[in-house]
Amino acid sequence: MLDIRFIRENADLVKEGARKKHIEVDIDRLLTVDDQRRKLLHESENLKAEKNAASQEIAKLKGDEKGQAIVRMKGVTEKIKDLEARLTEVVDEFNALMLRVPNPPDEEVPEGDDDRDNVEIRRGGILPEFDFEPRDHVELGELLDIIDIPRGVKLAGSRSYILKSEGVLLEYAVLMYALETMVKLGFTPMIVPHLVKDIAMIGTAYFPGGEEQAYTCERDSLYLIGTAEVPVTSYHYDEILDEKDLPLHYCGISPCYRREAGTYGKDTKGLYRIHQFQKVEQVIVCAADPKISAEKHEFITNNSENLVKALELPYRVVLVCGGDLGQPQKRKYDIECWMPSRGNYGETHSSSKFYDFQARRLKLRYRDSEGNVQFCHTLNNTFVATPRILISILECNQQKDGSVVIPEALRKFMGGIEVIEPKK
RNA sequence: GGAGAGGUGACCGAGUCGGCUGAAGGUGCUCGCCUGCUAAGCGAGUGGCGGCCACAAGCUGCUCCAGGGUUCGAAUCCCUGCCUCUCCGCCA
Repeated sequence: MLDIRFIRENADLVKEGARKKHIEVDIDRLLTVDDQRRKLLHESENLKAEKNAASQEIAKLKGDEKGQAIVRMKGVTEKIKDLEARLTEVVDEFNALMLRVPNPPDEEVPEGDDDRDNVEIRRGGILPEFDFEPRDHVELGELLDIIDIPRGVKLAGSRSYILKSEGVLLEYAVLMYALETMVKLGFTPMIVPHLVKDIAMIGTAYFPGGEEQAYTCERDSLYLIGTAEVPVTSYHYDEILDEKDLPLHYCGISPCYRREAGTYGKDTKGLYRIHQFQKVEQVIVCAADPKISAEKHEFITNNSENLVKALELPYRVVLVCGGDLGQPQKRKYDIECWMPSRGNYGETHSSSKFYDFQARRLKLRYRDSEGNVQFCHTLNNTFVATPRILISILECNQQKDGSVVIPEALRKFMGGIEVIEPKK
């Protein structure tokens, strides 16, 4: 969410930002509603002030005088009720519009419609070369008996899967390696609720707009998280932190659930786009300083880049274009790892900078050195998401017989296993 | 799930036969004084959100879990919901 004052004073900039993001929002309507809102607010507040003053007086009056005053105030109370009803309507519309206004992206964010217009910034690692016909991860998974998609689908429908044997060990090795590294980097690991209230979904800006993407437990009005970003960023919901405690470095580990509505026919094969996965997520809460935000953004991006390097995966970093940017981000980098079966890099990480966009919704503030209350800045980035990253690991490290060599860094988390051998 | 108790400011904690309580008192915190050091002591200050406005001063509204209601007027009365605690039952 943006500051309404900022919107009032920079309407053109906000409109331009929405245009660049290809998000439709009626800023003029918002400004009109804002005017009405303030006008009604003013009127009703004046009446309330009158009412409050009169109430004080009445307490001191006696007899007839008192009776008359009470009758007089009845009328005022009615008027206030009337105004309040109108105000509520206007405020509802105002709030709904406010939640839709996108965060204007950084100037350097390239123009573009979708992920094809993202701009590559740098590459790392060496693409694997095979002197045999490489298998995709689905074939490898079957051969090694570590991935069972048909039975996953049988039990839970499309985009479901089962990991078994070394597949499970590999997934947990990835997670454990990630967790250990996060702690070394000074992040506080957190296990958070996977079911959250709407305040967390709205606060992190998944709602409104992303309702279709989330699984709902309607009976309890709870939502399954699509990422630990949601509960971790919401951790200090409605709190005022002390500037000296910032920046905060948290990392959440959690399963992630996504309905993948509207993606029918897209990435249907294998473990790329699935309903449930696990993730270690970096979250930073820092002071409201664009410079610090920018530094932290590079920091969390580098962290993930280093992880990918440690896993010996070829990757590239792209700067996400306007059209591929979500409502809340100022700027986003994706890290994409090489996936031989796709003949391309596939997104494995998403590194976002928000400024105070989420913090405003989350009432996440801090007291600065001068004693002023300010909204924090927030950032987050995938540290590792699995099993998607397993696609790269399996496919890039396969050998002619279908066996897969485990990256050095993961072995100690898999009981020393160096190679996963075919079972049949 | 059954039976009770309760939700007040950063924290603890008064305040319910409605008005003078945005809220006593204490702690914490800030500033000043005092002080071989520390501790203690003395004085003053100390919520959040919003409107008018320059995000100043000032004026003003809201805020005692949330949402409704009664009333000229509610932290105080009524209803609903949420949460916490205790006992019992069940159970990973």
